[in-house]
Amino acid sequence: MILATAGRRLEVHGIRGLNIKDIAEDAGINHGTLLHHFGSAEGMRTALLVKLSEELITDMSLILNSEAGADQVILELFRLMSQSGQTKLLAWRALEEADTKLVASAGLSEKLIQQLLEGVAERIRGKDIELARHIIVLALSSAVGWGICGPALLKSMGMSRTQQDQFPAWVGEQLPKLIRD
Amino acid sequence: MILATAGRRLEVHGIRGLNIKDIAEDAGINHGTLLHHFGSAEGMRTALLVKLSEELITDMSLILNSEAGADQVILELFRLMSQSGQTKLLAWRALEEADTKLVASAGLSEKLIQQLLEGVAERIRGKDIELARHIIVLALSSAVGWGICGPALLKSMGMSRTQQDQFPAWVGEQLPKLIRD
DNA sequence: ATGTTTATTAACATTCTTGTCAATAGTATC
DNA sequence: GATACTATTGACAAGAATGTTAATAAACAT
Repeated sequence: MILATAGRRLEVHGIRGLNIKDIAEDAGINHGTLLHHFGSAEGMRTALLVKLSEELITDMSLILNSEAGADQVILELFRLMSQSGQTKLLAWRALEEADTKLVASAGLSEKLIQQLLEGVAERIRGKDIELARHIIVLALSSAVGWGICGPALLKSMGMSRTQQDQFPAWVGEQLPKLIRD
Repeated sequence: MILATAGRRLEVHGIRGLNIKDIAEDAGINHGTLLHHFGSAEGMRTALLVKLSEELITDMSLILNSEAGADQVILELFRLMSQSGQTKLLAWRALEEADTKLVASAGLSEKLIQQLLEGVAERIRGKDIELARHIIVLALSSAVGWGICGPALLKSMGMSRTQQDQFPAWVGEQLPKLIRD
């Protein structure tokens, strides 16, 4: 319940909204209670990141285990990663923490990576693992960049809202071309 | 001189190192002096972002006005954006500010966008502007994501340092394929 | 040289965030 | 019901970051 409130705040107010005082207030509890549960403010953020990550894994599993093509997989990855605060929180921690390990382990669990790797490899002729790895890294890094700077980027480019909405689909359409090449 | 110190701190200590107190200390001046020059802490960060952005423009111009192919252009874009703190600072502001305008105008100036657009369009048969736009957005967003989460991503994927260094070159090699398609 | 503007400084004030603590209320266990 | 454990709360403390101010030093123009 607390994490749900935190997630909502992240959506609406961005990273700045992710402090225990405001979250506790929104959740209608004392901020000491929040600290009691999560140990620290950072612990709460880790918990949120894990939760969002698990949700992402659940949603991605559905697509990966379906008959969906590589284009749909990538489209969905973009959609999910930019919708939830997942991307923002992950990136923010990567910026704050010098420690790569924490970000890697909590933000993009081994589980998700493994599923993506298998799912994408299956969709490549010859199951070229190395190629799959590169494509996933490209998809993930652009999804992260898109999740953070997407709107600002399109604004700079003078592109419309419609084009903004279409971009993930375009990427989903284009990236698989690298696979077939 | 102050901005040079700030840039160095951003490189070494990340976003957390970008506060007026520490920067002033490193530069050997009183933090009040720093505020006097830039008006506010946020003003100082804007100034740094503008400076980094101008340096990026200068460096990119060299490539864009050369005979370099699209692959080299993209490789250089990746290299430059992940090397300087540009990406980190841009992303951080995008995460903190709800205001898209500021980020767009200060971080990725119209000038750079325009140059990229022309440079890439020239390298496309038929000079398809819309295609150029999409490719630039993809290149920029993945460069941003890469600059922030690259190391963490590769760690999660179980990829080596060598592969990490090679990734930008791989992207530079692959993205142009979308152009030729 | 004198007056004016600008740069610099130290000290203080404010605000925001996190964290601690002791007291209280609630719940489960025996 | 007595006991122990957990949850919750308000008040307070500590620290970090930013900003203000009045005084001083430096630079500059006339």
